This record gives sequence, structure tokens and C-alpha cells, in this order.
Amino acid sequence: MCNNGVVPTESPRARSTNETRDRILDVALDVLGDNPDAGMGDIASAAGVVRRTVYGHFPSRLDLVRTLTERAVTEMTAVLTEADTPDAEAGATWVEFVARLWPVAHRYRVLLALRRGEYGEAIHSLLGPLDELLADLVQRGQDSDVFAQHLPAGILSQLAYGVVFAIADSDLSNGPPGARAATITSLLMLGVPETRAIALMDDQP
Amino acid sequence: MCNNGVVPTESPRARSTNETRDRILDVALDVLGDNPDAGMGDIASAAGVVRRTVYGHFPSRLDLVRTLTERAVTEMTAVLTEADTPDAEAGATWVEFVARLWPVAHRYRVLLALRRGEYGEAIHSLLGPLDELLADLVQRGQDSDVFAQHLPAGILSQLAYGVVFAIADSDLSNGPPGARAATITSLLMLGVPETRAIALMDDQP
DNA sequence: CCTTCGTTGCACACCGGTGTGCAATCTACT
DNA sequence: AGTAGATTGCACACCGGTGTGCAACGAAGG
Repeated sequence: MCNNGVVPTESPRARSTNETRDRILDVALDVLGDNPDAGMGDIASAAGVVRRTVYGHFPSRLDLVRTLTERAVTEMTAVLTEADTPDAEAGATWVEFVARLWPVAHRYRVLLALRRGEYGEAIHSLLGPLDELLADLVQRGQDSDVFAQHLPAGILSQLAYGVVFAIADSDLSNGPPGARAATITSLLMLGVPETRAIALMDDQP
Repeated sequence: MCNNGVVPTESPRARSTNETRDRILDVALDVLGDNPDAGMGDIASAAGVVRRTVYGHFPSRLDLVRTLTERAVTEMTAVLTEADTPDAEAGATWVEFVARLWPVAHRYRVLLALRRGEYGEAIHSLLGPLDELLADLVQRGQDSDVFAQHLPAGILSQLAYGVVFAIADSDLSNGPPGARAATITSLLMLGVPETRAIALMDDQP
């Protein structure tokens, strides 16, 4: 146990272990993204591993999903804080946010389907804090008359980033057209006029 | 077999049969709406009938779902044709359409969840013709510069009435606020300016 | 060398939902 | 009364996914 360096250099043994664990998580996102009802066996096969091994890392299917969700929340929260410069105009912040969110939403598109059903409760609770941050952003936009007030911020934020996931989960999920569609659609839903929305998007390509 | 009247008066025997059949369908919408993964047993119980009886009317679960979908398509198509007066402005037609569509979308909200998964293909194919009608309406709106053209009509129509179902499936699905939220949100997505959208809604309350 | 630990390949039990078979029952119609 | 048809209450087989147990293998690490 010689851990002299400042960095907690993991033993090559543990590193290999974490690699398979991460690979399982990555491939699970992929497989479940295509078929949310895929079984542990399908995930294991796709990861080049035996079903039993998956259970070695994740005692139950719920554990797998929960870990996936935690990752998603972490990444999305990071994306939001990166994009959120409190003194900036809310519309510009939103554009920045969706641009960074897009690839993440595409990776975690499975959560849209898993939100309902068995794991819905677990997922929803993990998503809670992020929802609040989002609602705050929309609220700021409404306070500064950048976003419309036809709906309360809590609901409007849900709809706006719900549609981003919906588009990320649809056929046109690939490439810039999808990202652009998601951005402008959500902006319109937030009450940003079309001309203004387009201007915002062209500011930060 | 005395069928003298002009109306094909069904024998009270067959009528009673159809009643249970219809009750199963109605209650299935309700049960599946709350839990899309509910089994045939749950539906049977809720309908005050034994599981075996359900299989008497619908040989397989797929048959049940298909029948439900066919009903939905029929009702929604009717709603669309009622609201569609080809010479009217597209925005007003859309408002009229969503207003009539709302209760139907709420009843058939389960289709949103069932769209993915096993029955997705069957549902999607049945929904095809309706999708085309919807795309046509949106196209007309775009041609007359009432709807924005940031997205092709086929995609925009999907998003616009997808959000109606999404709201009908959400918590605020009950009462006028939900219907109003769905109408204005979809209008905004279609590129109708907020002030114009509100004016349209107030025209036909 | 020998231990440790992740991985493997079986095995198994369990569960829940699906769909079927069949005799019994009840009710409406003849 | 007798019959046809819907409903019932079991029974059963089947399937697929879940989660566990255990012996064996194989490579890193002391």
C-alpha cells in the first residue's frame, strides 16, 4: 500500500475493475436508450460481460438505474451552473444551457421513458434539486420580462426542458438540426418572440 | 330474429354483451392511464369481471390496445374534421381543435406511454393517417404565414400536439387550467406571438 | 509461491404476467 | 322445457426476467 503521490493513484487492479463498471454504465445508457425494457442480460452482452458480473457491480436493476440517474443529475447540474451567469440575460443563459445540455440529454434520453413506471419515484426524487434550479432560472426570466408569465415558473420550466428531452429522444436527435430545433422550440414555449429567439441563437453558435 | 324496425335493433342479449365489452374498454383506459404496465387481471377486476372474460372479448393484450388505439384515432379524427373549416385562419382552427381534443387526449393519455415499447409499432401505424391530417393543417398555417417556418410541418405538428398529450398526461391534466396551458403552449411552439395567441383563445372561450 | 479478487459458467428458485382448456352456472330467447 | 351464449372459477403450461449460490478459472500482488 504505497500511495506516496499526491494523486490517489488507484492500483491497476482496482482500475481495471472500475473500467468494466464504467463500461457497463456507458453501454447500459446506450442499450436502454434504444429499448428501455432491455434486461440485465442484454446490457451484460452489449458490455462484453456475463450477466452475473453485472450483478456483481449492481446488486439490482434499481441500483443500476439509480446510478445512471445520479450521473445524469451530476452532469446536468454542472452544465446548468456553467451556463448560468446570474447577471446575464435569461434568454441568452437558456440558449447557452440548452446548447451544453443537448449531448447530455441525448445520452440520458432513456430517463424520459423510465420516468414513468417502477423507477419513476426514485428518478423523480433525484431530479428534484435540478428541477428547482431550473425553475429559479425561469423565474428570473419572468421577473425581468424576458420570459412570458402565462404559466408559473415551476410548470413552465418542466415543459421547456421536457421538450428538449423529448426532441433528444425522437428521430431527429442527431446532429445540429435537433439541437437547433430543441433550442428554438423551448424558447418559443418560454414566450420569447421568434425573431428574438433566432437572434439569441445566432449570437452564440 | 324479428328485426322489423329500420334501426338494426340489436337483441338485448347482444346489447348486454356489448355493454361489458365497452365497459372493459372504458375501464382499461382508466386503469392503463394510471399505470401503463397494469395487467389484464387489473383491468378485469376494475371492470367487475374475471380475467378470463376479458380474454373472451380480446384474444390478446395487443388486441385490447389496438382496439383502444382505433377508438382514439376515430375520435381524434372526428374532432379534427369538426374543427377544420378550410377557409378559417389556421390559428383559430388550432385553438378550436385543441379545445375539442383536450378531453379526448386526457382519456387516451395512456397512448403516450404505450407509444414506446412492444405496441409502439402498431400504435404508430394506426396513428399515421391522423398525423398526415395534422401536418396538412400546420402546413396551411405556414403557407399563410400564421405559423412559423423554423421547422418542417411534419415535425412541427408532431411537437405541437405531442405537447398537448404531454400536458394531458401530467399532473395539471384536470380542469380548464390544463386545457389553457396546452393551447397556449402549442400555439407558442407553432410560432404564434403571445399576444395573438391570447387573443385567439379569448375569441372562443 | 500463494493469496486475493474479479470474472465466469453453470445451477437454481422465484415471481408475475400471458394465454388456454374445460366444466359449471346463469340468463335470455325459442 | 330446452337451448344457445356469456360468464365464471378453477386448472394448467409457458415464458422471460430477476436475483442468488457456488465452484472454478486466471491474473495481479504480497
